[in-house]
Amino acid sequence: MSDSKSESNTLVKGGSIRAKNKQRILQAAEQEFAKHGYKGTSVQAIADSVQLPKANILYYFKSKTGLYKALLTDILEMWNEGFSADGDEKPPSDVIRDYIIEKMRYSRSHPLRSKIFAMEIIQGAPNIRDVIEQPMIEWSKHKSNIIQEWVDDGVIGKINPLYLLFLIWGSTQFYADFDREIELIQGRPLSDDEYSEAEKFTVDIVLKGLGLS
Amino acid sequence: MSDSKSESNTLVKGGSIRAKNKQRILQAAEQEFAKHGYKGTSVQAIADSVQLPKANILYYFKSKTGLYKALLTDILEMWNEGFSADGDEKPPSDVIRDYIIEKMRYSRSHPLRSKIFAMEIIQGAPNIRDVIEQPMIEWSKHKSNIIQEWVDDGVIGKINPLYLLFLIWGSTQFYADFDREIELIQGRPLSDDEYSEAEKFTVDIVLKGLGLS
DNA sequence: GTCTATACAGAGATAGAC
DNA sequence: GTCTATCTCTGTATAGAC
Repeated sequence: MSDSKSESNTLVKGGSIRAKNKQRILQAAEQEFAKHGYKGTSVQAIADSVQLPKANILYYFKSKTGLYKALLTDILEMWNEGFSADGDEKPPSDVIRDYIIEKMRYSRSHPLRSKIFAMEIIQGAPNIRDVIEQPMIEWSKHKSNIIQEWVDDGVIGKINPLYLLFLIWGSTQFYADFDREIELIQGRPLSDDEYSEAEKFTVDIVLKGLGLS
Repeated sequence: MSDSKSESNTLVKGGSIRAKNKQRILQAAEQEFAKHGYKGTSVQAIADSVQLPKANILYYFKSKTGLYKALLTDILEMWNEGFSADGDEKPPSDVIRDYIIEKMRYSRSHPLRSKIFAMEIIQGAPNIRDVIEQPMIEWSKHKSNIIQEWVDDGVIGKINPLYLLFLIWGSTQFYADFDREIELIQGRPLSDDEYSEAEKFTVDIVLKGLGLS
């Protein structure tokens, strides 16, 4: 309408067209960035996908980098949310099982986000080092401390907690990041049942490998 | 001995400036493509790196895509070379151990190649699907057949060979592709000793997880 | 065979009409 | 607040001088 002036940068809520558009843009950006990488994605392609003018997107997010950072911040938040449940009272085997399953489910439900994150890390996190550096360090320290306690208590053998984390991360993220390779090899994507089997297999190997089952 | 070279995708005219330049270009391309992805890498950047005119590179390799494909073909050949030794006589535990160690060593010595390959797969292999499709299918079929025999013979439990391969691939490639993440978390890269520990850890978990040790 | 100069397409970003 | 038109830069690729 003709409100000549409005609160420009206060928090945006439900009804506004702006908020809805931003959500749609982020969703389209997720697809494009995952398919073509940061540099390989053009703002125009995202604009076409959501059928909005290119300038509109740049107006909302200031720049292509701004959009990309916003997306990666979203991804990182969901990431940390998802895996923040710490083994309070649960026995180690349950904590590890739940963690692996959680990561596998995330790979299943959000492969694009995993891919974007993976490519960013592979390239040395040139765009978002400042955003992810601290959270990632703290969070991995936290997790490895928990594992270290198990080692100190003699519940599991003398291992370096980091290598266990790396094994879990690598083997679970594989299902998201390399799903195309799996599809290529199998001739088709994994079914839900097969995916459950893969979950179970990964849990079994790790637990048995640690002497926990 | 002398200059008999095992160059793959070009006919070699011994000792020519052209051949040497092509090698230098491929090496520089490896660095650039790993750092910025396919689209994010400019021919100019590669030219600057090897201190040759941009047109020279395009003359040698026809196009940017031509250079990229040449590089990926090289990578794929080394990949298959490296892991083609099939232990028909060796016991399963040795085969698996050797395989994991081989993959870990490859991640250690050729992280850039692993990264380029990873990014290409993550994006759905848009550039080289025709090059990698058949070899990858055949080779993984071959490997999983070997594992399936162990299952049939009762040497290891009833598992889907593919999931074992995925676990090994994911957990070993992690050390190459995400070395920056490891460096971030640790504050420094893994030392040779730490890397050996990681190798040993991964082998132990997998073998014990399979009931082979 | 090698490199300089340039053509041409497409990128991100912005000014200004609506 | 939104979008059309445009500016400028950088990319790939090539034509033609050496």
